[in-house]
Amino acid sequence: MPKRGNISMSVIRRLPRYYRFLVHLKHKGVTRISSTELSVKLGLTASQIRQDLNCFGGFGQQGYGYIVDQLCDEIGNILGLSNGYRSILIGAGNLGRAIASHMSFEHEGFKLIGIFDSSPNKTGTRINDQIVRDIVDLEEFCKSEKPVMAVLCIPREGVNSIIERLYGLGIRNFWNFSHYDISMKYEDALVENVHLNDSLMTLCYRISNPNK
Amino acid sequence: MPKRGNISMSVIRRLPRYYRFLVHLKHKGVTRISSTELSVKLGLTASQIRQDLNCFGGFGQQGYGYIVDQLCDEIGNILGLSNGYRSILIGAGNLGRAIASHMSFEHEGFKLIGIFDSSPNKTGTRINDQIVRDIVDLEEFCKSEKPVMAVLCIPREGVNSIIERLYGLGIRNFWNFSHYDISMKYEDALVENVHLNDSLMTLCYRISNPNK
DNA sequence: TAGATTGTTAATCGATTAACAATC
DNA sequence: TAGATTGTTAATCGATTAACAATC
Repeated sequence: MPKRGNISMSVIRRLPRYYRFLVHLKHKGVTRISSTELSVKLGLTASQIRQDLNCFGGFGQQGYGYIVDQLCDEIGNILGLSNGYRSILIGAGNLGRAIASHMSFEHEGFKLIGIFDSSPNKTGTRINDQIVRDIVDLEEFCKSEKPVMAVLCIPREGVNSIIERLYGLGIRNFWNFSHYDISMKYEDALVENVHLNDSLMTLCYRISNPNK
Repeated sequence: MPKRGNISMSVIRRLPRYYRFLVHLKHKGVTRISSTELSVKLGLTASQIRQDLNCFGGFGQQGYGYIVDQLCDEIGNILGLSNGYRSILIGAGNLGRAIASHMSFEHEGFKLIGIFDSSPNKTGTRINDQIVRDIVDLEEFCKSEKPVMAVLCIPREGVNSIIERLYGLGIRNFWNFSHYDISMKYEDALVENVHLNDSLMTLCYRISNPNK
């Protein structure tokens, strides 16, 4: 059914927002919604929403709108949220612990199967239902458990060598919280960066330069 | 000196990346760099980099390039990183703790002056050099300490009422980690969202749909 | 001076918005 | 059927890239 041309990043980045809002509507018991209503609630144009959705197929009914439940499922499918990709997390510091708990609870698309750290006062400790493993066991673990995604919550210095090990173990997908741009290193790696510092600096800019 | 037309968000979001990389170069002892060299390292076009920088002024020298040290300072100034905006953080859960430690160490543009939570088993605990305060003391604290930015690390349910209190106390700038879109509520509020779930879902989409 | 690289204008590309025919 | 709202094409807007004159 889906067409999938080459979808632009701008469109892709809006999908989770649509999804979140539709889940919210579903919980509120709303069954039907038009692109115009959606546009008002999300602060977008109705045109853009219809354009976005039609990248993947015609999910609406002319003269009626979209069935919330159905559209929600469709977007969930497009996003691949039921795939439960096996994932590991490297770095059990403050941020790592936060992300780990986050992912274990609302695992949307991913399943956290291992947490690693190099520091002896972290290995062996518990994060929810997981025990933090020693990074020396990474190779053995990956060979048997075959994770496909790695979350990187380690300091900048460590990234380079860890990436090499992970890449060598066949991992090609990364959720990167390190202040380090992996993207360039491997052609076929897929990297989603979360640079908290960049986000904070952007806010700082906007406060400091109240343009408009 | 600076021109500042109305700078587009696309440009603003690239500034921290430039800044990060220039700091890195500075530490490595590099004194001079051309837009072409920069473009190679950052995976952008030289044209875009020059275009971006010239939104703020001509920082380079024709035939020579840019002086790393100077450009770094300029961008730091543009971002307003030395302003040390007084900030508070709401929600001392896993994520809140991570962000709090993060901000205390590398306070780029902001200074964390207070952490709040409503749960009795969190208030009174310590995060680095700060004690977690009871949220009931928010009004008193803000009236005397006058923070200008609030970091929101609380669950979706709590956001609405907290925002109202913070807005009432004169806070207009928010770094929002909640799965909630504040943006719409107050015209003059400045919100920088970090929706980790959205980021993760985007990654999920990209893994599930290996287009190209 | 000759060579290099910027600053800036013009051309291209892509994303958003508007419009409307199709159709439920 | 008439009214509503989609799906889709065309028009507009903005951002990126290319080109080159200015100048160090």
